[in-house]
Amino acid sequence: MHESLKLFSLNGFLSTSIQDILSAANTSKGGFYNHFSSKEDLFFQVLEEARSIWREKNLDRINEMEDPIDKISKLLENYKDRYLPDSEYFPGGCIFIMFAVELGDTRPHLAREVQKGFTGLKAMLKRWLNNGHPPAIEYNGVSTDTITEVIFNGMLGASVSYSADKSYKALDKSIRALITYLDQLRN
Amino acid sequence: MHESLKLFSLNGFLSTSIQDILSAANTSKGGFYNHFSSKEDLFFQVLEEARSIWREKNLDRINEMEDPIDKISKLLENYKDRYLPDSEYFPGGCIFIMFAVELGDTRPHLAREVQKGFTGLKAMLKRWLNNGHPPAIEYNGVSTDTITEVIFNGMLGASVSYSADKSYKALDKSIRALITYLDQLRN
DNA sequence: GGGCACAGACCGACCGGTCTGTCTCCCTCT
DNA sequence: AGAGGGAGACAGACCGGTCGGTCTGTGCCC
Repeated sequence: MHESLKLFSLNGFLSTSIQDILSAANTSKGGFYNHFSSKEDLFFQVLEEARSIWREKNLDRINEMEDPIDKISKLLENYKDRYLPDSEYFPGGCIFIMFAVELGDTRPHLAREVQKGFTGLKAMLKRWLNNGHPPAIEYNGVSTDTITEVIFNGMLGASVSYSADKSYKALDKSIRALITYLDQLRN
Repeated sequence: MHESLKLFSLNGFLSTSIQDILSAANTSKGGFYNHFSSKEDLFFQVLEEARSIWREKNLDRINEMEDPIDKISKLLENYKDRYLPDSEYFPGGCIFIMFAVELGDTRPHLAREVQKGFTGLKAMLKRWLNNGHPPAIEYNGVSTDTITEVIFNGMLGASVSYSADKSYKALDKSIRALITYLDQLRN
């Protein structure tokens, strides 16, 4: 599982052969197929593990925040400091983006499962924004829908950039810009 | 070439076999290897063709704009109305993102060539912003560096989202949000 | 008639997956 | 306590299919 996470984040699901994983984990096919019924089975289990790690890294101490904007800012900071640079689990960058892009039109039933995570994140952001105290449907004239889109796409884009150039400096700049954007929405 | 563009944008470079392309183009290996020395050779030629299409679609009537912010706004509109929804050339979404993500760590010498396009786009945005009349290094207190990052990553993120869900409505919302962001930077 | 564009058989490598055989535990019976 | 046996974990040969790439043959065009 651990090696699968690493290799999938580096090379993707399709370009990682089972043999690659077996070599990295120093085991053999007999062992593998005792624990997983197929490569797709491994995919779903790895996906669940990756989600668990995502939550652990990104939602850390989020509950301490009360204000929606504080919550999202904290999420962004976790994202850039605790999640993306984590080369232990995801040396190749965010594994969900890798999956979504490479599987999009070739393995629709796998991509759909990944897509659920994205819509879940989007829904969480919007829920946070809408359920503040007091509840609000816009901040400084900008709708929660729009804010959600900007933050969400900003996170995706930053992640793609980071996957490509592995520059923490650029990542930091990108995320800080999003936090600045959020700050402008406070009243 | 045309079929390669389509298939690469749908399935990626690695997951598209030469046989797939030959079938789609109704030809055979003999013909293929008379025109391309290898699959990598095809990659570079397709990449150049894709760049040409990118410029044609996205830079349309950009020169009519004088103000940097107008220029970038126009680029964003072209991006969402003329480039991304173009299912003739890129039915699977932006081919550069597909290449960058899937080739990132497996085929570094190919990914590097793709990366050049990204840095080129970033540099163009920043050049536009810096070389306005009069020249400026910040807009409403936000540095051109930061604006560049936000717009660039916003475009990437919107493209990934669009690849995944193919919703023009969501794409429109994402890009409009970026245009709003730009408008706030006008003095 | 010579050269070029194409068709498609063919090659070794590697893919995901199966299967057989071995080795090691642990439970049970005496 | 010790012997016997069944089940599960693992090693690795093996399978059909497909990959990128080569090579031979054919037919058309200048």
